[in-house]
Formats: sequence, structure tokens, C-alpha cells
Amino acid sequence: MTTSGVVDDSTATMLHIDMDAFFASVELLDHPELRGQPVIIGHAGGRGVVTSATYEARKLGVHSAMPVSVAMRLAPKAHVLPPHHKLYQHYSAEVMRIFRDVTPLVEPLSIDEAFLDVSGARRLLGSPSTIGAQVRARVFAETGLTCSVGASSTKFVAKMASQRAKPDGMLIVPESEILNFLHPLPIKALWGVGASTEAALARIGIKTVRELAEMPLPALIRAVGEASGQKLHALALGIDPRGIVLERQEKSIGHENTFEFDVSDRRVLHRELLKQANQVAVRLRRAGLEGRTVALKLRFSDFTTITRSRTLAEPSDLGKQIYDEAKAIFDALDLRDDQRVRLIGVRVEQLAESGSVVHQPSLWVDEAESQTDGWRDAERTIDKLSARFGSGAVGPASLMRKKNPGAPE
DNA sequence: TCTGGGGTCCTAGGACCC
DNA sequence: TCTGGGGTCCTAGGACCC
Repeated sequence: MTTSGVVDDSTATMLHIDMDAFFASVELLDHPELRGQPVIIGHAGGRGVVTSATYEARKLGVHSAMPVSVAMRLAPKAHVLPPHHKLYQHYSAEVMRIFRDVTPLVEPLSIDEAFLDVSGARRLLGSPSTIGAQVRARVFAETGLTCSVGASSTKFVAKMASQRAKPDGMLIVPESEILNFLHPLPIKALWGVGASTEAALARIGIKTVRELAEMPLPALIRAVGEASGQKLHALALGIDPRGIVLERQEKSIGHENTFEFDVSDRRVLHRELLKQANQVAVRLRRAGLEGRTVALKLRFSDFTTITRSRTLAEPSDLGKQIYDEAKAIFDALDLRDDQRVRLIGVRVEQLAESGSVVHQPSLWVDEAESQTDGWRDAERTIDKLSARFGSGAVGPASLMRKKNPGAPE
């Protein structure tokens, strides 16, 4: 393994490309005067967390998911900028387009990273390290952003390699070097091993990947469970047969919101649920999907979190139905008056393409069904009008108030 | 110091069926 | 008469990732 010089990269045809401090780097394009300084992306002054930070801020101990209030104590001189997700989506699309110029075998993993299988691009574009260098140069030339590249024969090692290459670097791990690369690493460095698994493994004396590889499988499974045990065992031996997944079906769509101040007023909570249910429904219809299970999530002031879900008789993509169900779940909880809510959220699961489910036989066509069709037409019309005239002009909530006087204001 | 919002996957228990 | 085992669905919670 090396970042330069002579290395046989012919086996390292799986690339993992990861943007460096993505959100922060995009913001710096608009704020060149802040380059070289600690910059934190997140909402200041409230309950926000750090979503990205420049390497200058990271040197001071700042990292993602840390409360902004804590980060500002560590880095008092840091500039805190609010996130602009639309902008990040734009740059994400740009870099993904560059990746797809290299090969159609691109699997986006998140907004700022992707796997590329370049085994078929060799003849046209050169060896994996040549391709990696070209991609890095193009991304920088066309966006002004830097990225890091890991290359190996498996996804898992490619991903680990890009992490070690950061920032603004490239690391090739030929197949013959995989175990030498992995074994000295602490287990926490493994993708999928968090604090809890690290502690569970420490209890049976495992701190490094080498120790993991040497542990008998049954003992491993006892410590971390069947699935994790099998997976970790294979990965520690460098085994990972997964290929590029070009299209994956979404499993759930949800929205949640943490209030600036904890809320106990039912009407405020109902109103938030209504807003979220409509947001979820709009996304379902745009994706041509329906969901069968509605899940409510609540987090209380002491940070305890519960979820409650119900499965509908028929899948739905309607804000009204999702709201009605979420509200019914909420009301059935019968919360004490002094229980204050910090976060509320709605998620729809068990998604399938609209109309793909055969309706269950019914002995009678009831009024509710035809009403439901009415709702669907109405909500779809609103989606179209919103797309043409902007969502401020006409919104699902405004219609719902007109048609359903019982809905909370 | 006090913990976002978007997700995926796994586990475990109970219901229910064969 | 007192009890098997496998499979699937539903629900709740938790670990983990970016």
C-alpha cells in the first residue's frame, strides 16, 4: 500500500471516493476569506449539532454530531455557519456526474461519497490509480472541492483506505496487502463498529482487527450477535464479496423535528404531526410510492425516546391518512400533562410502488373508500399546483383546514 | 457538554399458521 | 393432554452511518 511510487494496483478495481469535510468545503467556496480558519457548520445558539467542520476546527477537538455549544467552547474563535442543503445537493450532483463519466458502475453511498467499480474502465482510462488521480483532478478543477480516494479489491477495504487517505489523498491497497493493512487497525476504525460494539469486543479481549481475526466465530457471535459476528469475522479476514448496487429501493420516508423548547401543548404537537405527515405524503407521491406502516417517534425532555407504529389495512400516500394514524397513535399514548416533548417525528415504512398492491377483496365499497380517492385527487392536484406556482401559493395544510374543520390550526 | 435529521439493519418476543 | 418446530408478520428498541 502506498500513496505514490510503484505499486501493483491491478487488483484494486473498487474505488471509494469521499469528499473532504464536504459541507464546510462547499461553504468555503462562498467564503474564501475563511480559508485556513476553523469553521463549523451547524445552527448556533440552540440545540444544533456540528454537521461538518474544517480540519482547522477538527484539530481543536471539534467533530461531527458534537453539540455546537460544546464545539464553540473548544474552538471559541471558530466561525459557525448555518447549513445550506440545497447547495450541497447541487455539488453532490456535480461530483456524481463526474464519477459517472468514468464508469456507469457508480453506487452513491451518501450525499458526499460513492463506490466506483472501474474494472471495465481499465482499457479506456488506465489503471485504478490513474483513474483515481484523474477523478480527483477533475473534481477539483470543476468544483474547487477536494476528495480522497481509496482503492482495493473489496468495497470494505476501499472505504477504509479512503478514510486513511484523508484529507486530499489517495491510498491503494492491493489484494495481497489487505491483511497487512487491516490487522494493525483498532476495531473502532472498522466501518460498522461503533462505541457499543467496541465495548462488547473489548470485554472478550479484542482491541485490534488482528485479534478479531483470531477469535473463534462462536465466541464472536456470543459477544455481538449472529449477523454482526458473521460479518465482522469475514471482514477481519478481508472477505467482502459485495458488488456495486446500482439501484436500491427506499425502505422508509420520514420527518422529525426537535423543538427549540420542550413542548407539552397537545395542539402544538398535533400541528407539527400534520405538517410532517404532509411532507412525508408529498415525498411518497413524488416517488410514486405508498407506505403500509405509520410510525410515530417521540423524545421526551429526559431524552428517553419511544417509537410506536401501526400497520394500515391498505397502503397510503395521503397526508390526511398518515396524519390521522399518527395522531391516533399519539392520543392512545395518553401522556401525562407534565411530560414534555423534545422531538416528534413521523415515518412511513413498508413502501411499495403505488398501485402495485392488489386491493384486498371487500364485500362492499364503502363511502370511506370513495372519499379516500377524493383526497388522493385533491392532494395530487395540490402537488402539481405547488410545483408550478410555488408551495406558498397553495398548500396541503390550507386545503385540509377547509375540508376538515376538525384538524388543528 | 448535552446531545440534528436523514436513513439502514439487526434482535427479540409474541401472534398465528401449518 | 399438556406440548414440537419452522416460517412469517408485527412491534419496539437499539446500534450505526453520514
